[in-house]
Amino acid sequence: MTATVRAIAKAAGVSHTTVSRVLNRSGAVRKSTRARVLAEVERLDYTPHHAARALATRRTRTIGAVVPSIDSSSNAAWLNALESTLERHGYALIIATAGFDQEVEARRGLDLIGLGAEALVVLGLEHDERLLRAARSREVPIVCTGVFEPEFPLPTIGVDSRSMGAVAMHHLLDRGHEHIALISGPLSGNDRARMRLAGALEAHPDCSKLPHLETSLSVEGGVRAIRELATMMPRPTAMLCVSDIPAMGALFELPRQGLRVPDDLSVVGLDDFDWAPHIEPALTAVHAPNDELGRALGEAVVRHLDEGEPIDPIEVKVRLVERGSTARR
Amino acid sequence: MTATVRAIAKAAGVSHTTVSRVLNRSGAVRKSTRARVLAEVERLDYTPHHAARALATRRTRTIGAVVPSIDSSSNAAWLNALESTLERHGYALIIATAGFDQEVEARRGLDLIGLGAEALVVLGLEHDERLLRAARSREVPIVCTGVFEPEFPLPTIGVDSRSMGAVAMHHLLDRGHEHIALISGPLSGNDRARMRLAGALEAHPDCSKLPHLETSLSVEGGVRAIRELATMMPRPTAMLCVSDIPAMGALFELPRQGLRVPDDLSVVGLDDFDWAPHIEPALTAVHAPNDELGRALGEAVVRHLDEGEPIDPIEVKVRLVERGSTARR
DNA sequence: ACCTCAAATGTTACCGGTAACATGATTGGA
DNA sequence: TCCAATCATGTTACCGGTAACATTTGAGGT
Repeated sequence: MTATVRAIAKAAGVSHTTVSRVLNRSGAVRKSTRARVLAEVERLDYTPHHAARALATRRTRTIGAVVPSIDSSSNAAWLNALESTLERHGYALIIATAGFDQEVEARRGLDLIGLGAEALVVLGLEHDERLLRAARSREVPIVCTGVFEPEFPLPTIGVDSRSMGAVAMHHLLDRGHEHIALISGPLSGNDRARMRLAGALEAHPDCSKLPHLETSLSVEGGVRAIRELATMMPRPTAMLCVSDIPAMGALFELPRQGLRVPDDLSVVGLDDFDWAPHIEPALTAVHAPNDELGRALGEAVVRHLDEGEPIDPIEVKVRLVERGSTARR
Repeated sequence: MTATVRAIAKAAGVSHTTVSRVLNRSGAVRKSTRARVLAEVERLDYTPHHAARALATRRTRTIGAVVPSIDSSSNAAWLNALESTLERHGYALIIATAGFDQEVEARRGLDLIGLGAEALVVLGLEHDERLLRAARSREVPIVCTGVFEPEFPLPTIGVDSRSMGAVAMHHLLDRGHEHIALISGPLSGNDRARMRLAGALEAHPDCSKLPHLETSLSVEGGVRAIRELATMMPRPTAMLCVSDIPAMGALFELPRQGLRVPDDLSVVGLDDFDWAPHIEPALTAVHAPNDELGRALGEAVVRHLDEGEPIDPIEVKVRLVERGSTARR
């Protein structure tokens, strides 16, 4: 049996409203009364009942996020930063996972709204209409991340996936490469991956004939992609990995296939995870600042909920970090 | 203005209790009434108000987890599995991060209890007494993971950290190594790391003189450790990395220091992340099945909450996966 | 047709907070 | 010293569900 405001009130010889006032610093309370109440709060080990408060105030101070999975380096990184940021402002984060299935995403998003999420963070631009409608009608703002599209009807806070691809491609073109292989994880249900790829392709003057290998979003996927690439004739002189994860597999497998990086093949990745400077050779990559992203996301949502500021699109800027895995052709 | 049971009731010409009965399949409702109510639910786009329900039933169907950070491969993996498992049973997961500070962990744990978490998952055995007391008095079960200690007063569900270390050490001893360096991340505030290390040391017949390098829990930490190790005289013939993460850095840096793996130095890791089979040379590692762990955690908690079963300790078994990074001395 | 009993539905209170409003206690100025 | 204004506190209702209990309805048996 946990204590309630009324129990505290009786113990302190005041009304339950006074207890509420003390706890919320709302309204004036005499110092001595305040002290008496706080003493009872302490003594009875009182904690406010969140659901009751939520019911009365119609505020849950809870934010929801729907992601394909938690255990992907990039999601985990910004989720982590998002959680700390929200916590600093007294909000909690509820994470739901949905794989790459839009149907499931919608269901989980609706679950979160039902749980009382005051805002929803989702990945990418494509979402089930049912989810969008429900969020709109319940006035739950939705923020799209992993993308930056200022003209999109929903606010987007993230890196411009297209430009990530383009920056990497320009780097390779600058180094004199033309025959460039593209490696990506599954594109279906993942518009971020598609946009990264499209950005890269569009940056190439003659993109139609570039080979594209779609593999799994894993180190093993990178390994498999290289085994396939090694048989290509003529062999590309460079490869652009739409994610760092297969890039890691690629860097592992290339020497085994007798291909030296960057002499035989330049490799560039997107994401720039923490191991990129340390792998052999160090990976040239487009850096996506996930920490900054998580913070920006959190700040924007909190500013909106606490101060009514609109949620404006924010571009989290990427930059190319040139390292040893790319060279002039 | 979102719909309520009473609004549905009025629209369907029944009492709000009947609506509640329809939605919860509790009590008998005539088929035609049921259909009428469901039609209105659909038409008015009704969603139950979670806080109201939680207040009335005193159930939130929410589980809390306090972890040092989300973006560490091992946590992200089991959190992911835990979330899916809970979701299948209609529970939500709220994650709070606390770094390696017990004080912060307690605060965040209390936050989660205040939010109505019906159970708490925490890492390791050492926790603030205030948190434990609060959980006990509110009858919120606490499950410790990342460890397995059947005699511990709280249920532990996880791998036996000591045995992870021991398994790795025995492997090296079996291969004829004696002079074995140990590399770990920070031990302070992290009893899992300490137990892994202790397990390894205890398995060595002459553990007092083994060199131990404490570095950061990062790929870079592994790199730095190797730079230090390379200057040791006499050089160890093997190293045991208490986490795969610095092991990755080690495998990158060793060739740069002119040391071949496994010819000059055998390397064994703990965790066995997905890249371990693909790195060069493939890393021998003690596999910690994080997916299985997350599932076991979820199932145990749900069984307890839904069916009143006690939460018993569960050992998630590890196994050594021998690959190319270790050899006979 | 009438009675019985179960099924179907309604009434009312309650979960634990907050908010609007009412009222009683102080205090300062005339 | 008295009144008005302000401070301090209490009363009551409400948020949106669920649960216990009361009541009505209908089907089956005689």
